[in-house]
Amino acid sequence: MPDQPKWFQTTAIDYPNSRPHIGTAFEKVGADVQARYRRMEGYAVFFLMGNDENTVKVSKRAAELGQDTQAYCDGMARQFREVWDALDISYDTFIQTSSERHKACCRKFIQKVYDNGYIEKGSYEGWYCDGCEEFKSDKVHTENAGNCPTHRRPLVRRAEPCYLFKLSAFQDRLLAHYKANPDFIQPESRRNEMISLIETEGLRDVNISRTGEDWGIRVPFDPEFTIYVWFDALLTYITGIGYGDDEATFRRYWPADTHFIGKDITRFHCALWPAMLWAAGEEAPRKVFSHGFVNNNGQKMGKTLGNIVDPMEIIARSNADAYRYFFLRECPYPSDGDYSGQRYEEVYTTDLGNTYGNLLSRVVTVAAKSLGGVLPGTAGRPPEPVAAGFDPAALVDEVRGHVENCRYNQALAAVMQKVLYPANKYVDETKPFTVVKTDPAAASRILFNLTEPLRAASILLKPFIPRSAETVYAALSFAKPWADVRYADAASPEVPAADLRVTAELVDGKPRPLFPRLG
RNA sequence: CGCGGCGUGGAGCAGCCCGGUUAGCUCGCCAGGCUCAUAACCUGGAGGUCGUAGGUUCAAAUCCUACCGCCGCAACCA
Repeated sequence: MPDQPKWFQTTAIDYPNSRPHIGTAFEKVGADVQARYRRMEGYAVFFLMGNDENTVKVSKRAAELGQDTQAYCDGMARQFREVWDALDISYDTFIQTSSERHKACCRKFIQKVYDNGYIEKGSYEGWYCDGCEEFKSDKVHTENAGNCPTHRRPLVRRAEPCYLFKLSAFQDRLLAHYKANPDFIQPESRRNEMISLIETEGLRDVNISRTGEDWGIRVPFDPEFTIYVWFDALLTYITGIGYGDDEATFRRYWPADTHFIGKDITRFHCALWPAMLWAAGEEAPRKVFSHGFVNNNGQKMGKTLGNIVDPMEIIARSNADAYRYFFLRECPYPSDGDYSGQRYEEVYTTDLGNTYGNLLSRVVTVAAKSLGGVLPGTAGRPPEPVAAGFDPAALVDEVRGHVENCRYNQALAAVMQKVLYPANKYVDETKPFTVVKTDPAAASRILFNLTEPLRAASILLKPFIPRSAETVYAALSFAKPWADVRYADAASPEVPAADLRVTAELVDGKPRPLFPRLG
């Protein structure tokens, strides 16, 4: 496919100073839906994730544990990938910023920015704490009466040489870029925030170097210094697709189609990052999507509160699809959402168990037990709609729009409300289980009509709950291979060449419950 | 005057950008039905001054203004 459109997306790369939690996972799950959707729609997708390791915090954490920093990072990367794999996150590559390749490519980029005149030597002065070994903001200084809040010691004024990236030089260009590209920052509220930030506060040059650190990437033109973590972390997005040593791949995928990030790091991605790229003569990414946060029982999650939830605990209780469904259905991706065990069970039972899974059971069981697993008289004919006035093409357009704009909760709501609820209602109205006793042909038609919402819903749900959707699709002898289905296939019914058959594995004449009740 | 978000029946949300049918959905509650299915499913019902006060309009949950209340960020914690 020479003209196949490409789709390059990334998530933020995580600090491996603690294990992933349901907040970090929220981002990956949302990004994964997009990646899976784009693959379905025929894009050549490249989905990049990774860990952000070149930071003092990581080396400190490793030291605390008495481990070699690199070994610690590798171990954490393994743990992160275990969680992402358990959630069926379909990333194509996972970058560790401590890898030699990343470092080498990173240096090339920085050298280029330096050669282009956007990095210059300067001096950074601020309030320094010897205990924390870091600078504190003026605000911390004034609010704590000149002391370090953690060490209760006076902060000292300290100046040190550094390298500054001339971010201020790009202020006007950034503003013009935001205005010329309304979709560059999503959702819109974040865009307004960034515009107002630049218009009111403006952008200052940023210190992109650190001294006295062993761990990290050396500044190529002055090895006394290491590169400040943000400047190196963002570069993952291009080193991960070949910047620096694989020009062809890089040119194929860059610019990124979407960077998925948390709302807290919007400014790094929307201001610093495009400016860095421009400084090196590259294009800005096409879109930055800032998602919301997940609370735990209405409370903010944090180490200090000790209320962090590990995704693996939830998966162990249910499964990856249920996990994905809950967060995507309950937490509006652009805004904040809330997790609670009770709500999780509620959503699981209602939508997945009672509505989707149970509909399959209702249809397949009757077909298997009373019609021998075949729906006679269905070859060569299209199913009839189960609800009057239902427009499948319009629904597909609606869901597609929601997915492309990351309104996942609304996409899922639409599938439930417009396809699956009406289908269950149709079963009650038409009573195929009664009809089958006197008029098997009529019952066959009713059941056949019901296979269509199952098929359509499964296609639309494929990016969200890939395993379950496949199980449902595979329960009936639909002609089109699962790997080939696209959203457009949900817009019009499939006409079977031969009578539709039940292909699900049956136990006692019934399919195994897709989403058994949580014990 | 730092920035931003939110306030819709008991709980959680959608609708608001592009004003216009009886304000929609899930859960919960009450009553009934059904029995194919995962104690499931369907129907009906109670319950809402759409934060408050003004304004624009033939018409406002929806647009404008002011105010009240809650929350987040800014300050390592995604």
